[in-house]
This record gives sequence, C-alpha cells and structure tokens, in this order.
Amino acid sequence: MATHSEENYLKAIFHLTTKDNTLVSTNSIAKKMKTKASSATDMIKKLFDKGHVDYQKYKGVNLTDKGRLAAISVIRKHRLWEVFLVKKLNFSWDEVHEVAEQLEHIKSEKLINELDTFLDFPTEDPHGDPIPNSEGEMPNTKRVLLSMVNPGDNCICVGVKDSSASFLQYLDRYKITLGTQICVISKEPFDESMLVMINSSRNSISKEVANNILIKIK
Amino acid sequence: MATHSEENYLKAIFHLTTKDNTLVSTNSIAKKMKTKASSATDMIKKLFDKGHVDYQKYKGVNLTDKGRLAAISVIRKHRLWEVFLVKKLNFSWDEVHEVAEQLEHIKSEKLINELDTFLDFPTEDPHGDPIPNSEGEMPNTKRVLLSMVNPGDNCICVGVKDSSASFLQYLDRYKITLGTQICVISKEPFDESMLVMINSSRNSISKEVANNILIKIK
DNA sequence: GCTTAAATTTAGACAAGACTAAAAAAATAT
DNA sequence: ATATTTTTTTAGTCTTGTCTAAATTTAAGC
Repeated sequence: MATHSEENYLKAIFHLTTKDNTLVSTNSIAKKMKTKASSATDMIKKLFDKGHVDYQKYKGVNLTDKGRLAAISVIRKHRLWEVFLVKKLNFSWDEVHEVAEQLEHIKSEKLINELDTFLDFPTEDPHGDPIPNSEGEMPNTKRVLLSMVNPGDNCICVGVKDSSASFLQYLDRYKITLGTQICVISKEPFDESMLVMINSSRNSISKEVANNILIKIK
Repeated sequence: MATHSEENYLKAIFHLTTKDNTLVSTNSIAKKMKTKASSATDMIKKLFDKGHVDYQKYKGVNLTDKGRLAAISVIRKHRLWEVFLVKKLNFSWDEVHEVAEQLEHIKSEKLINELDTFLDFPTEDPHGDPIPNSEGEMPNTKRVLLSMVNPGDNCICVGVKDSSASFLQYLDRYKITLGTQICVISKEPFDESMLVMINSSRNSISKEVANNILIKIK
C-alpha cells in the first residue's frame, strides 16, 4: 500500500504522462511536486522498488500498469470528493481542490464506492474532468481548447485546464461555468486574444484564458 | 497547527482524563497509543512546547485549555464523520471507527461545519457518544452503566462504552442497539451476570457486557 | 528507613521524506 | 570533437515519530 507521499508522486507522474508515452523526467516531477530533483530521485527509487514505475538512471520514468492503477485510484477519490463538496456541502469550484488533496488519501474501498453510489455515479468533477470508475476506466471525453477554435464556431464550456482558484474566480466574474455557451466572433492576430459572445454580451478573452478553457463544438 | 500524530495523542489524553482531573501518566498514554513510554515522553515534550499540556517530569500531564479545545475539535470531527458514514453511506456502527480515525485529521473549518449542517447538527454519534458543537461545548448526557442498575428497573440503551467491532457485533446478534429497551429482571450474585428482557425475550448478560452498555432509566 | 520494583526519562539509533552541495552523466554549442 | 551547460544522481544532513537500552526518579514492601 502506497504512502501519502508516494500517492502524490504517482498522481504527478500520471498527469505528466503524455499520450505518446514518452518518459517523464526527474526535473518535471520535482517541479510538479514542488520539491527538489534529489527528492524526486529518492522517491522514484522507492516507486521502482515497489513496482509502480519503470526506471533507468538518467533516462526518466513511466508508470507500470500497477502504478497507473494506483494513480487513477487516487484521482478517482480526489474527483469524487470534489463532487461531494460542491453538490452536498456548498463548496464552490475554486474551494474544493485543497480539501480534496487531503481527502484523496483516505484508505477505504467501501468509503469511496459508497460515496460514488451516494453521488449517483458522477462522470465529471466540478471542473469537467472525467472521473474513473471503480475499475479504473476513465470516461473519454473529447475536449478542445477554446484557443483552437475558429471564428464563427459555437461552443460549450465543458472543462478547465487550469483549475487554480484565481483562474476559476476569473471565470466566475465573467459568468463562465460548465455548460456556458461561448461563441467565437473573431481572433486578434496580434496577441491571439479572442472576441467572444458569452451570455449575450461581447467579451475579449486573452490567449492565456482561451488556452485554459476546454470546450465542445456544437 | 497540530500534526496528525499530535492530534492522536491529544485525543488519547482527553479520553484518559477523569472528572477529578488527576494527572495522566506517561504509561497510560503509551498504552492507549500503542507506543512505548519513551515515545510518549517525547511527544509529551512537544505538546508541552506547543502549550497543549501542563507537564512536570515524572509527574504526568494535563491538557491546557488550548489542548482540550484541540482534542475536542478532533473528537467532533471523528464523531460527525461517523454519523455521515452511517446515515449517508450505509456503514454499520462497527465499521465506522477505522475510517473516522483517518477522516478526523482532515483540516478544513468549512468542511466540518458544512458537514455538521448537512447532517442537521447531530448531538450523538452512532455509538451514542456526544458530539461537541463548533464552540467545543459537549452536550452533557447523563448515562449510567447497565451493570449499575437494580432489578426491576426499565432502561433504554443510549450508548456503549466499548465501541470495538467485536462488542458491537455481539450487540447486533442480540438485537441491542441505541433505543432498545432493556428491562433488568435479576442479578446473579455469583458472577454478576444479569437476566434481562430485550425485545420480549429473556437473555443472560455477562458482567463484562453489562459494564459496557450505557443506559438511561425510564 | 532502606531496598527492591515500577515508572519515567535520557541517549542513541532508525526509517521516511525532505534538503544542500558536490559529483557524474547527458545534452547542447561552438 | 571538445567545452560548456543542464539534468540527474549521490552523499550527507535534518526533522518527525518511532524504537531499544540504560539511567534516573518515584513508589512500594518490609
């Protein structure tokens, strides 16, 4: 059974893993974990010894099947707790992360599966991220960055890439939430900002913002 | 802010504190925490440095007001989570303890107060133990051990002293739960066992059992 | 009141998970 | 192809919370 810290590293490695399955670097892990590279190396060795990652000195790591399942299990807990906090305990989407970071480490199969049932098997967390089922299967949602969209396209916000409190609070001020319709009017070539229609009002959105909103084209 | 382990020690000291406020011994703390006396001494020093206990070498400890509040806060969390597990997630009263031991350390004021609201401000946990309010005030319930009762008395089970799974499962088999009426028919002088009427059936109850059932006389 | 027993504390060690500083390997530049 | 920079690893230290073994203090027995 993985420790609190091991679980956090597994989660970090999972999030750093790209579709093409290239090796994850020690530095990138350290950066994500906000620790130093030497600490990451130490932990990588522990994870290797426990069979959670494939590892060759100086080359980088990849999750094994066992490690991936462990990571997904933590992510499942994290996201289910986020749903609980928002749906049942009146948390807003920018308040849930910190608490879910703690709750995700509670060890009890029954707890998480009963919670899943209690919440009626949600498939998305409050930020639109997919919730793996108890088998570790991730519902695959095809989502696109708003910045990739062409003028004239009519989109629906289905998620956020950055779920930091400051970004979520920005979205709140512009009344953008999951399900909000966003119609792209034009793109400014100079700074890649976008002119968009949200709730029947015109807004300009910076490249940075458009790069962190996930949408589905209608 | 207290660490996970400090919180457990504070809770242990709180539970070991008697009404007459005699000092709590290092050995009793070690025993309750299932550690060695030397480990208890180490932790006592830390708690003393943080102002959670009064302590004099070789004499024993007592919680300070600050320490007592911290302990009660942990107990509040533990018991509210137990209520949640039983009322919302289909846990039985013998399954909640272990999970609540983990959940009690989650740090979030909002979380615990919203949970309290969500559960409609319960005053007792699934074992009949009182739940302190957000001010740290413990609802005082006057409860008596079944072993103290005289033949002829008609009682209601309002709690258990031992809430181990094995004892709770024993009670389940005899259909004794919170609210169950227990009428004491006679007491056996030899072994202090009791003949009682539960759900209109006669049962013999050992001294050990009678010593762990808390009742209210009707 | 002295002696033994029990309880408590100290000293030193260890594992986990972090750190700094330095060494080694890999990548980049000229 | 060699020099420089970047990345990664190693070595050694620190803190938290545990331990064992030894020393010290308090309590109990007679």
